[in-house]
Amino acid sequence: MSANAHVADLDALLAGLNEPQREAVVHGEGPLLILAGAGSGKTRVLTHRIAYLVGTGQARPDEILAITFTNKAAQEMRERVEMLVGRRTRAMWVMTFHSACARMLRADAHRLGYTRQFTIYDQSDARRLVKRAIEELDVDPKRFTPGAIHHEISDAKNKLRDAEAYAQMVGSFFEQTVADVYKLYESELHRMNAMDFDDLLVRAVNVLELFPEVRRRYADNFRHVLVDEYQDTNHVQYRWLQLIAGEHRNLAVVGDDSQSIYGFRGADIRNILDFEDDFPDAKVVKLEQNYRSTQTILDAANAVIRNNRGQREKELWTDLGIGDPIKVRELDDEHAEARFVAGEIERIVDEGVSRNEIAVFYRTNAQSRVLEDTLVRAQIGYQVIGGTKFYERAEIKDAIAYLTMLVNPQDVVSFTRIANSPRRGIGQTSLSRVISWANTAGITIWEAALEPDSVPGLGTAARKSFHRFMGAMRILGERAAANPPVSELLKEVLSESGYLEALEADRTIESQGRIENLEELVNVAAEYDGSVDLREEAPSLAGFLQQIALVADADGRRDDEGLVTLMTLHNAKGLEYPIVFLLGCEEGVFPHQRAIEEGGLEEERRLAYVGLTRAMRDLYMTYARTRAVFGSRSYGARSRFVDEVPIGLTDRNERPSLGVGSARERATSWSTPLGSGPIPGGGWDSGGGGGGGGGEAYRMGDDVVHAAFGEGVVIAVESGGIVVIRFARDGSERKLVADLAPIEKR
DNA sequence: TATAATTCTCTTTTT
DNA sequence: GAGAATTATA
Repeated sequence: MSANAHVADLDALLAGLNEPQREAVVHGEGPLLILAGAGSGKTRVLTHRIAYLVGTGQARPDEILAITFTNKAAQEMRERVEMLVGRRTRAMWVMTFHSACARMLRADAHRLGYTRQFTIYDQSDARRLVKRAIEELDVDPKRFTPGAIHHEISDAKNKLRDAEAYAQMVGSFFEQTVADVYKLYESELHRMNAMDFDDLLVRAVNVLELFPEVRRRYADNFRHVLVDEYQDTNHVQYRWLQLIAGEHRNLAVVGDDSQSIYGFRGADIRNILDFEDDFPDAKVVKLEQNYRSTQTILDAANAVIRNNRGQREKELWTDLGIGDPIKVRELDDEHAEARFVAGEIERIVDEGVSRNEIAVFYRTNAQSRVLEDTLVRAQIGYQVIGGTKFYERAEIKDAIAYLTMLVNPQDVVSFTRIANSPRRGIGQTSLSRVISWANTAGITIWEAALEPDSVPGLGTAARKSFHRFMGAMRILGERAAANPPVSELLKEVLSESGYLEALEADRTIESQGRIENLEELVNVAAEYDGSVDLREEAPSLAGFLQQIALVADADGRRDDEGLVTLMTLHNAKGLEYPIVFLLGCEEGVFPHQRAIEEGGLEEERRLAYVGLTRAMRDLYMTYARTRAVFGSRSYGARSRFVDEVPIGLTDRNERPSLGVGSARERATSWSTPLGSGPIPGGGWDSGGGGGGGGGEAYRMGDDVVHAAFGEGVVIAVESGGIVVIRFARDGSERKLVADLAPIEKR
């Protein structure tokens, strides 16, 4: 390629960037902080910067490390870089923190006493292991749930506190318990040659810290490090970046403190707020022009986020015009909400909008079910991102556990999973005997199971079962050793183990679906077998297992014209759609009850900010008067986030019959409750309001009983017949519509 | 001792 | 309303 062509390329690369974007792209060596508001083109800046570094010869493709949080984001970034620089992208590391660490560890984990075939445990595997540790330590699992303890351990790991360090700073009894479980959990993981998600990061940092020559190698190699969504990094990730980029300091980070939504995972917003303290000479670029949304949408998002304290001031602006008002809709229940969405989608599609321009967001995965049912009935094609993930289905986990056993014979968790699946007469008791024998004898679970005759106390029938089971496993092991295509091996596993046979014998619709899922897994494996380009390594079973352990959303996002996209708000980050529906805008749903109770409102509000700013043109916010939660019906008030959007930006349909009052009435806190009759004297704080319409009137201090939440006391009466009740059972405070909620005075 | 039936209990968000 | 945990049955 001639020098001229290069120059032309570079010009083209910079054309169409605004001034701050261009500054960020052409910034040479040294730390760079890009504060990028929503929709300000940060991915564009990152990809163009990479292309610019390569194009100007400042970096070779293999000297670039670009980190994202999700596989989806990594994939998108890779595609977009590839459009700019072509095949050379392949030498770059464009991936998530976890993938990058896993890749490092495959090369260097042996230094920490793992084999390169170590297993990666997902959340549920990890939790199961925690639970076993709890049982072994005779901790009361009612008092401290495995989930809570695992969360605490995870938190410690993300702060780079190992079991020993944690044990030294325990205060409460809970922490003492966690310390004990943590210690056992860690040794169990190591003994099984397994790592949980947190370990991938922690062990990578360990290797880099303990072995200067390894650190040297990576630090020298990755001369330019770029990080997306920097506001969501936690301490381990921070440390990892420091070890790799701390010396040459060619670290470019992009983020937006208003979009920090992973606090629950240990994300430390200070990492971005303090970047300039870490690097006093950092170049700071602010991207404030929004290229995505109408001014109305931006104004709404800005108004909402303004209710948070301590966000960095930002002035997002756009020249795309005012646009239409935000449509706020109140529906009777979640079914009506779903029907409304389906109806609107049909209407919009009739107007010529393509379905793939429409997205529906919700707070929790559980909310998707009703909507899916409705969409199916309305024959509207859709895809769900995340949610009940393919790889979390029992049959898929089983199949993977079989494969895992073949590379990691120490993996007791996998062994436990498959020993009696399909049913082959190996019950809990026999299993425990073999496991504890393996522990006593100091052999792997595989070895112990191979010789059931030497396991003390094992019944004859059980011995026979183990013989049969391990006979099949041994054959599979021999096959695996020859390194056949993973898809072939998988097929053999499914037939040799009797798994497929058992499903076929079942002859239910459910088992049919499972078989289809397994076929899909075979396809995934075949795809892996065929994909040589993205890897230096040859395809291998271990490589396959690693890849699928880290790819959570294999249900995959397709850019199919005919599909509406459904996902949680967390999954929505980084994406944009012309039409966006935000469902379940109710107190207790969004913001989530738990966040309300545990002081997580600011993060919820940032989540709202993320949701609102995904919309380009049309934005809907819907809420339901009642909703089924757990199966019983519950009544939640309209979300505060709806009310934080200025009235003037919205178009609302509230029905006076609800008693919530019209928007204007709410704005003046003095309201006319439903029905006729005099305004109850005193207003909101004297306890006189509420009620009306024939229902009972409630006063502050009234004792009440709720059909689902039990006994409680009225702690406030608000305008529009809303009472706030604190429930004795869990101490929660709920806003309820007095006339509708199943409550009675005592 | 293995499996079938029944009774609890939980649900945030993700790698 | 689904999963797991516990209890009943074979």
